[in-house]
Order: sequence, then C-alpha cells, then structure tokens
Amino acid sequence: MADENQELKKAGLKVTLPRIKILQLLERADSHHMSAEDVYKALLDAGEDVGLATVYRVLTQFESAGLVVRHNFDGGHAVFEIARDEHHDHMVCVDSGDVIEFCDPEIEKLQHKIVEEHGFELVEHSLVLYVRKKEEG
Amino acid sequence: MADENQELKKAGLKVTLPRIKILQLLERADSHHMSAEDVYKALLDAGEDVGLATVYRVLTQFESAGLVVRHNFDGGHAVFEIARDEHHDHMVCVDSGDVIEFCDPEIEKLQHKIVEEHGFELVEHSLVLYVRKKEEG
DNA sequence: TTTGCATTTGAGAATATCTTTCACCATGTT
DNA sequence: AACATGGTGAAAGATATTCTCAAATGCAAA
Repeated sequence: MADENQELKKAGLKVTLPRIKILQLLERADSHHMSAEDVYKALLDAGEDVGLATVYRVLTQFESAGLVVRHNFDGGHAVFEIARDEHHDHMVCVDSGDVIEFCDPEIEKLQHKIVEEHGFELVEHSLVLYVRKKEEG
Repeated sequence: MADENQELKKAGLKVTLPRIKILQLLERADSHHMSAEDVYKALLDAGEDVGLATVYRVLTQFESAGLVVRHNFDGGHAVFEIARDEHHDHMVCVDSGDVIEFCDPEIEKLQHKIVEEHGFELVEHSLVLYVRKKEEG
C-alpha cells in the first residue's frame, strides 16, 4: 500500500498527498504518456483538490528524481510516463495519436557506436517514429 | 543571385522581400538550426523591418513547401533548417548546445523494419542523441 | 501530542512560444 | 484607375508552462 511513500522518500521528496496521488495515477497500467493537463484533469475527476501548478511542479521533480520520463513528441505539449527499468522508444500513429512502445537493441547499439565515433558519450536519446496504419491492397 | 526567387516560385509562393530575406538567411552555411526568434532577431539586426508573425508564417509555409525542416528538440521551441536532399539525424551536445548532423543507413533500415513488423508504414521520424564530450582518461 | 518551522501547496499572475485577426499595402489584371 | 489577390506588421489571442506568495501541511523535536 504505502509503496509510493517509500519511492518518494527514496527520491528525497517529502511524502505529500498530491505527490502520492500523482504517483499512483501514473503507476496505473492504463495511464502511460499523460500530459500535465491530463494528470490534472484526472485528479480533479477523482475529486482531488490539486492545482495545475502543483502537477507541473511535481512532474518536474519526479523527472529530476528519475521516477518519470518526459517526452517531447511533436505537438507542443510534453507527456510523462513512469520510468520502468527497461528503456524503450516510441511509435506515434499520426492518425489516431496512439503510442506504441518498442525497443530494438540493434538500434541502441548503433547509436552508441555513432556517438563514440564522434568522440562523445551518449547521455540520453530520443527516437520517435511517426507512423500510419498500412492500407490493404 | 535571384536563386531564391526561383525556389520561391517553384514552391508556389509569391516572391516577397521577407521571404527572400528569410530564405537567404537560412541558406547561409552558418545558420542551420535557427528558431523563429533567432531568425527574427537576425533580420532586425540586419536592419530589416519584419514582424515576428511574418517569420512564423513564412517558416511554416516553407515547411509545408518542403523548403525547410522543423525540429522539436527538447526545450520548448522549434528550430528550422534548410532542407537539403540528404536526410540526417541530430546529435545535440548537452553542455555546449552544439548540433552535429549524422546519418546512419543501418538505423534507417532498422526503423523501417520495426514499423513494418507492427503493421504500419513510416511517415516521419525523429532521432536525437543528447551527448557530452568524452573526458580524457 | 503539541509545537516549531521549513517545505509544499493552490490560485492566479507572469512568461514563452506560437497563431490568428485585421486594417492596410503591393502587384498584377482589366 | 478600379479591382482582385495575396502579403504584411502590430496587436490580440491561444496554449503550455513557470513563478509568486500567503496559507496549509508534513515531519521532527520537545
């Protein structure tokens, strides 16, 4: 139950109601890739009295703490998702907006190779494939 | 010299002073990856009387016409660069902000493969490697 | 448990980025 | 010249995010 409390403490964050609620929300299996606005609305719908500023603040803190990952897909607003252990990239359907996760070790390997060749080390990367459902025939 | 005029006409855009100036600016070898604000300031510095709205409008038109490419790197604002024939991806140094271009056919190939495997076709993609200069031993 | 106090919060103001509106202007046509 | 078309700058608007600050809250010492 108080699973979130531990995560927050471990991250050096004081355990407060908004933080617990936001973390719980993001940990729900069906809430990947939510924008700050999405989170805010979901909390309001759940009857929580939270401010939008708090949502942004907390999400940014969670990002710094490595609890969530921020993605800047095309379209102006950032989306957040719980950081699980396994890294993955994203495929975004340009028609439906659906997000599909995938991971390709070969691409990862090639990325490192390229960066090394240029005398750098890889800090972070962002790969987004914008796709469309294939037409039949 | 009226090279830009031809490009604009070919793109179906009326040849106007702001459009010529913006195109010339972006075609300069040292002006890759400029934000709308960058372009605006550069034009003001050059003594041109142009509005920020026009810069955004023209850049968007250029993008539609395929003359420039818009990138949404991390950090809120979009950057634009002249569309050359060859596709390439980007490496951004997290310390200096420098942008290095690269292209890896293998990664490109793998991207298509993955998308196909999921029953999609690739419309567009964005790969950005955030890197840091390697420390000496 | 009560108290002390730094941290956190919510509301709204402020900022940043980008888009739209609108009255006016330029260019080409009749 | 009158007109149509499309382009322009300024300012207002839209959107996404951050900042400010007084009030509320979490945590720890007493």
